[in-house]
Amino acid sequence: MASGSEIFLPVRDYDLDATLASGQVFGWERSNDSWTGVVFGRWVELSQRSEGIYARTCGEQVDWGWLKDFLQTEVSLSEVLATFPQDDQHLRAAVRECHGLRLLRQEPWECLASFILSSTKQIVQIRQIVRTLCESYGERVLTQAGNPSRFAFPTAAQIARLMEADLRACKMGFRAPYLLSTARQVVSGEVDIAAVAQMDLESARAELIKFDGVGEKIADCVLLFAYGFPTAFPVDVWVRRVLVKFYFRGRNVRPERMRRFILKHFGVNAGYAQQYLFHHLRTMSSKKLSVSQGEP
DNA sequence: AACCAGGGAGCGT
DNA sequence: ACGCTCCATGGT
Repeated sequence: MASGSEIFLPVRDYDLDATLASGQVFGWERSNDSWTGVVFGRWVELSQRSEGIYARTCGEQVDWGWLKDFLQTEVSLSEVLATFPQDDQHLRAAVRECHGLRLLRQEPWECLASFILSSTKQIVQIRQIVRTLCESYGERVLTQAGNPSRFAFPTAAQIARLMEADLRACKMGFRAPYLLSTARQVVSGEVDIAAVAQMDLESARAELIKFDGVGEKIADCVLLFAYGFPTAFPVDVWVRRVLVKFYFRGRNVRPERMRRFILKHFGVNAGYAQQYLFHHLRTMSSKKLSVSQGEP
């Protein structure tokens, strides 16, 4: 209904499909040649262009900083890739396979809540749970005429006043009490998620792990995808498997040694490297995986 | 430190 | 159809 606004964001090396489907975000829908989602409470439609990204939203937009920040369009991907270890054939193959994969900058609460829901769930199922949660308890946002209705991710306050059974109805199973407890910790101020942005990496990680249902892996996802800590490196079962196989000759490695290796080997943009490895693993067939063995 | 906590996709039979 | 395994894990 509302008058729309549009903008063209010029950016090189940006693969919108790969980025929005890479398991960083779970609330984006692809339709025909565009993606629709909700960023900071605003409905947005994004389309890939050869020289950048075309965006449409509702209402008058004078300042598109919120969208540029979310998409991280000001990041020079070539400068990031230049910091990767040049002698690592596995990482180079992962980058080659998916040039233009980017890291987004999400809102901390949505990211934290989404990854609490991600534990031992496949990405398609996480997407389904998040959609149900938004439709059930999130605010409806203004959309342009002709588009299906969309809902914002529920705020911590909106979730905090629910019952566990309300959340279980969204098919999140044993994660329901974790999400509820975390929402209440945020609302009560027991943990200050705004303050985390000002902390150093180790303090920030320790702060996030205070939440019920948040361990190192989920904390690292939030540190990387929402707070933008460039060396945060989430290690899930797949990434662990490939790290052990490629860099430790299949030997069992203790988590502490693994972390030291990651920092030393992948460098200042280790988080970006992780995203390329993760995407490479997900898109590559099991056949290719078994073939691509060897030393880094 | 093994085991448990939804539920569904994906696979082989 | 049906059973089985696994899943961007953390808590006990």
